Amino acid sequence: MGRRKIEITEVKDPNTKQVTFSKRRTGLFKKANELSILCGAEVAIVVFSPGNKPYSFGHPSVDVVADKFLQQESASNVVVTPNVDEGSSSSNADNIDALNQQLCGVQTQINDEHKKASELDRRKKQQDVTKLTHNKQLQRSYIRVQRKVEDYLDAIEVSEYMLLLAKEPVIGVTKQVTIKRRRN
Amino acid sequence: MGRRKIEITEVKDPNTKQVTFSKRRTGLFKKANELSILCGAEVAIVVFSPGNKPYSFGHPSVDVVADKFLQQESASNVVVTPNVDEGSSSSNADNIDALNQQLCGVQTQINDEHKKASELDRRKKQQDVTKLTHNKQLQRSYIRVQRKVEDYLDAIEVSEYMLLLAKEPVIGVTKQVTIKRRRN
DNA sequence: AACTATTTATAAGA
DNA sequence: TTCTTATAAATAGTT
Repeated sequence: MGRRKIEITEVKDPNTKQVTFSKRRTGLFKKANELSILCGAEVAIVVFSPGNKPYSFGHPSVDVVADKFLQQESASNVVVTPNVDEGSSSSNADNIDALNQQLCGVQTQINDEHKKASELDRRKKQQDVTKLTHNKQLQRSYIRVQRKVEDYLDAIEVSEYMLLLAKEPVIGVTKQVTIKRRRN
Repeated sequence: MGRRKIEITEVKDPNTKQVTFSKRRTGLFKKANELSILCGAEVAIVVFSPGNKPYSFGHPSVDVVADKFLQQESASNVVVTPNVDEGSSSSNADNIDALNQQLCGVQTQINDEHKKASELDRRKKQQDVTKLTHNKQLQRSYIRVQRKVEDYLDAIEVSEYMLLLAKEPVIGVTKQVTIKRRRN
């Protein structure tokens, strides 16, 4: 799309590379914006420049889309382990193991968020500034934990449901288990 | 870039919207790939289609880039937003209101899950011993999570309390808060 | 930062 | 859906 066709390979000249990055990043974000408007799609982009500076685009926001995606990711991890049948005894044990691993993850999360919250509050006391921002951060952290917990509770429900299935197998029916999504 | 120039506004026809999304998502990811190669840049994109299906592109991977970004974000957010003044009072109140709503939401959630668990428990009691054992394991896990959540909610309350302290310092009262450790 | 010759993306049609 | 193609849009090299 220029005076010459170029090969898609790393640009060696640092100056040219920076110019190319700037132009193409602008173009990429413009395309992303058009996509989100035309199709009502949610889009998040994060880019680090050659100089390692971060740039981001998000509709409705990077955080919202990223959360939604990462959470789907972790949820799909939970949904795995499709084997529920006559070996139900050991399978159930496996499911419980998986749940316990999830539990450890949640606990770690909660501890981390707790530490963050405490530290934030310490800073707040000595600084007496940017209360609003800190509060929003706290809120974000809190919501993130809440989502994790919801997912975990969902996982428990699914597991219990799988236990029921394992006990009373339905003939000729492939049951589709879907994790509830409480956030759109 | 087609037979006709189009306005950048939401496509109404669902079929056309889906086709447009598919084509433009492909184009967007291609651009992202070229950017990452030409400039050695790290790029992550997450998109949710009109049908809410997730698509992602990442170089070297979505997770790596997202982590890097979110870390930077939380690290830098503490410093950003210089505007904190007399208007903070109502804003803080609003935020705390929001937090309280969130809190109520979680409590409702927990109650709901409690009821569901109880009902499941009733059903299971009529049934099998093995299942009951498994269920108890699940319940134990669940209760452990619930306690962690309660601890976390305590921490939030403490944080809010500290916010109040920061806003209106109470003289002569040093509140010592310890988070209960119920397990390992 | 602009400019513009070209390449590339894509809207509509098949 | 996939392919075709006329046209709009992005951009590589230049000023």
